[in-house]
Amino acid sequence: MGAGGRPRGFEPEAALDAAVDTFWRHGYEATGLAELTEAMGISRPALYRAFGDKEQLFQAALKRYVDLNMSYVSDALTRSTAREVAQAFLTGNAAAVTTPGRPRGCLSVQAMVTDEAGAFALLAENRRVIQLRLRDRFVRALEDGDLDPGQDPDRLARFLITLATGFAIRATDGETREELLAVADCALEAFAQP
Amino acid sequence: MGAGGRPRGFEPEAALDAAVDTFWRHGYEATGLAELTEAMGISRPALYRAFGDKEQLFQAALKRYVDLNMSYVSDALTRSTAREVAQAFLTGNAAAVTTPGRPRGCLSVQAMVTDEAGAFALLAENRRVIQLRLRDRFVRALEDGDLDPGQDPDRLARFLITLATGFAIRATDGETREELLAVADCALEAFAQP
DNA sequence: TCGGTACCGTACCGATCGGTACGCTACCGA
DNA sequence: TCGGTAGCGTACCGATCGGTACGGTACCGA
Repeated sequence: MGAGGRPRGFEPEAALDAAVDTFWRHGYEATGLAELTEAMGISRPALYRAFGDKEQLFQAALKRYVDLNMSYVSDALTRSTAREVAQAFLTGNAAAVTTPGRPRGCLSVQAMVTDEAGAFALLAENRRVIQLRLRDRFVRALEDGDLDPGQDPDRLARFLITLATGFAIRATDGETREELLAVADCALEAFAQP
Repeated sequence: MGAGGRPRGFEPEAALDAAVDTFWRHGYEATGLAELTEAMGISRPALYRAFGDKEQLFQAALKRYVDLNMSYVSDALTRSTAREVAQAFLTGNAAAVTTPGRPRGCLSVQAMVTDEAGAFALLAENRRVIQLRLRDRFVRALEDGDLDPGQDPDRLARFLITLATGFAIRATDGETREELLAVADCALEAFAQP
């Protein structure tokens, strides 16, 4: 029997990057197949062969977005004190949602509007995972003694993820990176060390 | 010449309320005329006669939403100290985005995803106006001496509006009112009085 | 050389999109 | 009673939606 077949005529990763950009700008529902195929530079059947349907393409795009644009989260978690973690997280987020040459805001926030049924629960799940990682880090900070013992790690994690989510929306409203960073400074007052 | 004509067969305000609810749940793009007319209980031409087109209907719905569901903003601004203003603002917002029997989140945030062109600039404008009102209130608070002179009114206002915007998204993620209120407590630490 | 496989894209599917033409009806003032 | 007005809804418009059937092509191993 034969194997292989005709090779692909395009780079799947490059096409996926174009899909990320398109979903990022318009959200899920407002992005049409015509716009996607034009941005990705491939025909419609090629898109379906390579990525499944629109929703699967979106999920692949979201995964790639997270891998490429949310590394600041893992970076932040490696900092040595709770306050530094918080600062790195907010600063990294402010930068990510206001990167010149890229759409404003966060794909994971932009795309979530539609469909109350759980089709996009993974967007919320994405935030929930980050929240839990932050909380675990703050639990350790309490043990390490670099966080005021009166603080609630869960509440601090929620505080940060809520603020970061707000950053994403405010960035699309036109807020500048400097303005977001000023807000971040404001929030860091909650992370005074003991 | 005659005047008047056949009277309306429905209550415009009740129909508009249904439109508010529908846009609130799905955002602008994802809401179709079929869904709107069914929720509003009127035929498609009746909708167009009464409200213009879909975008005009949305703007009317947004106005009504603000009138009915964002009165907590004006309420908050009447409080006697900066900290009380901030607390009332965040508490009112947390309640508004988690009201039982109503959609989660905020129409003005839910609806903004679409169309980078300025068609929905009024959503951002809505937030900007609130931000300016808060800032002016904090300027007065500085004059009144109920705010630490080292604080920046503009930054505090941005801080609050950003957090409130985050509340809206987090509420649709499933965050409870109590969880949001805990975050609000966290934020209020920035409003210590002198 | 040839069968098998997986890519290619044109040309199409039914459904739904936002929006409207048009014949009809209920109320007004004259 | 009757002309003018503004409401009513059925039935339709072209465009676009997400998705695919199908004939053709480039590569594999045998």
